[in-house]
Amino acid sequence: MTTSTPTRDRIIDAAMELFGAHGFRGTSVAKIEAAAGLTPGAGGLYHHFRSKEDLLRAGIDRHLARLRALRDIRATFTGVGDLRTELTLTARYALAELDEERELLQILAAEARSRPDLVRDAVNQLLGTSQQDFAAHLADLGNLPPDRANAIAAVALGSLYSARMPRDLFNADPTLDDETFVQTWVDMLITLLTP
Amino acid sequence: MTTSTPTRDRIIDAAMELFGAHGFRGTSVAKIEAAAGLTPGAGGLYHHFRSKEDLLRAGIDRHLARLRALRDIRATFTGVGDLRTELTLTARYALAELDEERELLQILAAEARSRPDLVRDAVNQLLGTSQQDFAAHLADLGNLPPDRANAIAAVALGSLYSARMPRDLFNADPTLDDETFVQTWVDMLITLLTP
Amino acid sequence: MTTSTPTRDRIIDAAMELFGAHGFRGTSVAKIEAAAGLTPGAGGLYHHFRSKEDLLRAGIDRHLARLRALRDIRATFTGVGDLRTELTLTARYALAELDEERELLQILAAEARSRPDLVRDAVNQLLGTSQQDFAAHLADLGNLPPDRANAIAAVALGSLYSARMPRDLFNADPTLDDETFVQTWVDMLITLLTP
Amino acid sequence: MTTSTPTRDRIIDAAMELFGAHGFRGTSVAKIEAAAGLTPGAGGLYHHFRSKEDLLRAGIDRHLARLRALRDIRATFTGVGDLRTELTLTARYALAELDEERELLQILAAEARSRPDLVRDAVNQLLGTSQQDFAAHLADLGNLPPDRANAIAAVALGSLYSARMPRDLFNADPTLDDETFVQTWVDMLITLLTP
DNA sequence: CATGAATGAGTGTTCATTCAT
DNA sequence: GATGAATGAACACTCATTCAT
Repeated sequence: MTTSTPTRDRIIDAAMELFGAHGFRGTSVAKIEAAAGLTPGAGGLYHHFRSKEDLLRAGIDRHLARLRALRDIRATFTGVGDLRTELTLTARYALAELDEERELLQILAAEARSRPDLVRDAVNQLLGTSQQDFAAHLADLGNLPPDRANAIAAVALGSLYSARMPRDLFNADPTLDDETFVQTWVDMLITLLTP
Repeated sequence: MTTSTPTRDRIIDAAMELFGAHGFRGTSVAKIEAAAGLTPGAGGLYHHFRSKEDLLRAGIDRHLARLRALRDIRATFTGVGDLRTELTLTARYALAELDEERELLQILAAEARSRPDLVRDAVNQLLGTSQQDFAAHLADLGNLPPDRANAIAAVALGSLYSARMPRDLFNADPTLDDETFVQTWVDMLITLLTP
Repeated sequence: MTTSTPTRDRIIDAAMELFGAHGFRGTSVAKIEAAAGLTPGAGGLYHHFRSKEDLLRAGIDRHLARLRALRDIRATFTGVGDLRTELTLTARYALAELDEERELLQILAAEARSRPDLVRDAVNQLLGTSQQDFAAHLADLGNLPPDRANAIAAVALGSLYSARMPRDLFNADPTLDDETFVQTWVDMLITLLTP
Repeated sequence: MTTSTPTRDRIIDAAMELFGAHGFRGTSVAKIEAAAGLTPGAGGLYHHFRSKEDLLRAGIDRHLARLRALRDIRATFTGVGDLRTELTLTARYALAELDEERELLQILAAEARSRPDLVRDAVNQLLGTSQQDFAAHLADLGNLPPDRANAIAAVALGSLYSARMPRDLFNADPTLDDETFVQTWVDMLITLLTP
């Protein structure tokens, strides 16, 4: 029973881990309390959150906030080295970010049907301006018209996402190692950018 | 009370639709019975399925069987027309298949945490030999070594899948219209295949 | 699926065995039908019995009828040999009869609370006139006043019954082998009868 | 809503009474809750017991504990007065104890088929070392070899038990009043002990 | 701030019984 | 006489939430 962390945070930690592992409905408030070091079933959770759903929202918000912080860092490696190096770093970074948000993605995928709006909003923030930013960057790099850059960004980012989805969302076995994937992905982009 | 279809099939239909809309846990047996024209709460479902979980399995199996039938048809348009035409048809077909299996994918994504094995097995059947088949075909078309063909297939198929995932799994708004997506995807593949 | 015996009898056989093993409530009509070679859950049982309870009554009645037949035979070994021989035979016979009616006794004990009248009636028939008959016989043998003979019969018969009850009704381990039990029981009676 | 007694005890009381009256299966959790002053069907029982079966075990344990307490008292009247007085007291005490445990015996008899181990264990504790103790005492009193003492103890105790079984377990009418039964039982034992 | 106890509304599942075929 | 399908009523058990202490 780690009491160092404030109870509220311990509850969010416990809840998000359990939501990821067993789903929202599959996780009882009592189990969350127990995992957070409170007496299970005593309702101590309700001193920190208005409802179980409120707790879910708080957990998602915390994930999203952490993500925004990460995003700010990304800008740093724009323009580092040559085109191949930069795209490789971008790909690796994106995969790392997806790994970081694995738990959140699992929760969102599981709750998409029961809480459409909540999930849509969160995912829109997750994907956020990624595609537009990336498209703008590609337009710069390859001297492309905006529409073309946008289309390429969509196809390329989708490909990156799908490198993790089967494993994270469907428990499927990966079909390609990361390094080969990244190399092929970079090859593909470069051939599209350099005519 | 539609009695034309056999009750067992009506139950599966109702169940899969409800599972897709509200999730497995979010769908009560009583609701399924009602939607299938049975008295809700009377347990009539249990004359056809041993448990709610058994019903889920039967529903997934039926989807997978339908999918296998579709797969057999696909082979028909291999080698039709030039490379661009063939890849375009392939992409369009893949998107159509994903649309067809939308309900199934939503259910699988939602249940991945609570029924890992069930979902893994189903997804392995869904993805099936797609990637290997496609890789072999690409190796043929572009005269590529197997490893390279496999890598390209992974990136390209992933990209296709991800054209639907945000919308189907996360309720996200589409970022690109289908036709542009397909064209860009074909461009990408062709530049990789024709050195 | 033995079809030689009439269905009705097969149902009674199956039911009484299952009632004895799992209790009346613990035995579903479907299980009885299955054990009797009918389709479980199809209600074929109701062509032969008005209700599950009716079947129980029929089963008990059949046991009681069989018992009445046995009783008639008992009279045969009255007056055979000396006192010790006769009492020994009586004790052995009583134990054998209890063994024969083990299933019935178990059912009656289990249902005594839920069907008081049914059980009381059956047990009164089971114990029937045993005690009075035995008392009359003892009065003869020992030249005793009726009240005294009746008291001795009650104590002695009770002792015989209790040689089986712990094992048959409570799954308890027997504390004495039959032969020693019978000898001691006969000793006891003889000392009471021969002053 | 009698709140004086702790809820847990009220639940046990209510449950054991209902189990005795209608059997374990015949008593619904809702009925127990209602009888204990809780809202029926609300599952308040599960804050005190893990399952209905757990409650049954707790009830049996409480009965057995009470019985152990009684046993300790019994030792006090060993060696009081002459042989006849002592045996008379023993018989009366045994009958009183059986009356005290009537509810428990009824429950055990009804559940013997469905919970064999539970019942066997409880009955072994109930009968406990009674027979061995009694046999040792008889060996003392009558100067008998152990085997003989044991056999007599089995026959005599069985006779005592069976003075209550027909009434308590089978709703049968008593065939002898207590006082006559005890006198006859003592007569029987004394003739066996004093050669 | 945490707890023990309680509750209302549901959950999946079982089952005796009926009935058209 | 037997069956497949259906149903009404009940069942043990779960759970998010509330509240006095």
